[in-house]
Amino acid sequence: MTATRFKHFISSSPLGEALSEEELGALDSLSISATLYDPHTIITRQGDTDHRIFIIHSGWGCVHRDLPNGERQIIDTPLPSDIIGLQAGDGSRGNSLSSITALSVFEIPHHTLGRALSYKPALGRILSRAVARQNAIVVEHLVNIGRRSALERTAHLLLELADRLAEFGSATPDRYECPLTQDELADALGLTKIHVNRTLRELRERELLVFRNGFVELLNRKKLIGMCGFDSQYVRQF
Amino acid sequence: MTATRFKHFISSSPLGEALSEEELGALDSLSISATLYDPHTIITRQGDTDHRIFIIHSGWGCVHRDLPNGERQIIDTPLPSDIIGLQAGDGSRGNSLSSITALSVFEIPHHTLGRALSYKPALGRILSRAVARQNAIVVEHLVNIGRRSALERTAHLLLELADRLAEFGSATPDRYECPLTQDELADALGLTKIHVNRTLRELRERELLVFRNGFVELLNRKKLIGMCGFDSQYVRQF
DNA sequence: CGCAGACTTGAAGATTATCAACCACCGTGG
DNA sequence: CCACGGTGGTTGATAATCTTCAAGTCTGCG
Repeated sequence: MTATRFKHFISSSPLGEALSEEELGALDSLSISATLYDPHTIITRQGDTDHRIFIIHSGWGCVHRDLPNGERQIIDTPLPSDIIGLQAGDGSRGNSLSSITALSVFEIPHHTLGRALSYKPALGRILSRAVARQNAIVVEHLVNIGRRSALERTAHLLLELADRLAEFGSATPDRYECPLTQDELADALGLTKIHVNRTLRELRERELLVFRNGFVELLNRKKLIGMCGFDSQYVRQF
Repeated sequence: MTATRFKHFISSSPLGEALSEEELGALDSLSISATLYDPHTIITRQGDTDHRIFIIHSGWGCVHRDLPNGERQIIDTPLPSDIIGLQAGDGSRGNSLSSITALSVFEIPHHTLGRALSYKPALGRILSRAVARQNAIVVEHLVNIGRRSALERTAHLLLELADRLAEFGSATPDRYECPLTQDELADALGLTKIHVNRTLRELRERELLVFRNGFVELLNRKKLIGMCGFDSQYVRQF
């Protein structure tokens, strides 16, 4: 039964810490389904309307926007326990959701959520916290792209991902698996893949971090943090 | 009585269109206060905690972030009928809120909102729509900075502001008052004020728009929209 | 083996930033 | 009334950052 799996997942994730047994029980009424997507498949396309919310179970997602001129901007890479799809009031989606790795998600129809919410308001608090957090992440991303150099930007993003993964237990303090290609990194950072490549080389040469073979190693957390002014607070606010 | 003024304001704004008389009545219980801030004053400082939400009545606000290196990024310039402060789950604020012009706002303590919400759930829908909209605006801003040239970026922002003001009736289709300095524009766009100056000159020379003496005139909406791929949908989703 | 995708490097060009002036406007105080 | 300082805007010259174009490597895989 997928509701059981879902409850188990929630209660063992950062989201669940604030929920009582009783509130967890309310999740039974949600008509949740679990889906596994292949790597690099589109889940919802920008412009479509979609009335589901998604909770990442495992894998890396990708919320992005394709521009008329062929460029694209990655808004966020949702990770396990992240919630997507609460943003849109009316179901219309301005950006696409896709998978980067194989992606296992829980899907909840919007309307069933409304019902559960009305008789267990604590769930609402959890959800608005979750929205607040995703929001803060996007704002941070905006600041990052707007006012930091390529080097700082890259460092900041890789530090953020480390913290977000660690939150869920998928990263040791200074090493984690990162499936992003340099091309995807570029689209997240507002740079060219070529420049990302050079930036990563510089970070390596300065012995700050190494990103190779799908793994990021933070060699000097302190210097990295100092360099880009990373403040992890926004990651933790569940 | 300020609650009366508030209700009047809401019902005549885009926010109020979806509210019944009865729901409007629920606003009475909110212990709203109205405040007028001088131009260029800080209302809440980043890092502080603050448990109010703000609804802009008149004037231009400014949500921004100061970086350790002295730079700053403007996240958004809230305009009349925009709601700020719902983002943070726990009251902590990652960014500052300040006024650009003289700014008249309604302030509502967070906790009184919770009460009103629990017995008039329709208000919740309005609020989450509002959050969704502010969110969409920030995402758009992210895309703008991440993947558009200085010229496109500037055009996009000025088009957005035109639409947001028009939504509230403060802009004719192709002309509006804009109190932003070139310096502030730069901090919003992730550029230097000097480059903003040159970009505005180019927009002027190409006869696309003129920004002078505190007024923006859109000379060729069609070309502007085509150039930067502006799609106003996200502005309208109340 | 050969191909495709991701990564790497060099050289050249475009965009944007920095530095340094200078102008125009406006409110203030003498 | 005028001198003054401060803020915002404008311009030119130069430099840094980032992009583009072009090519080449490495790896995994049918």
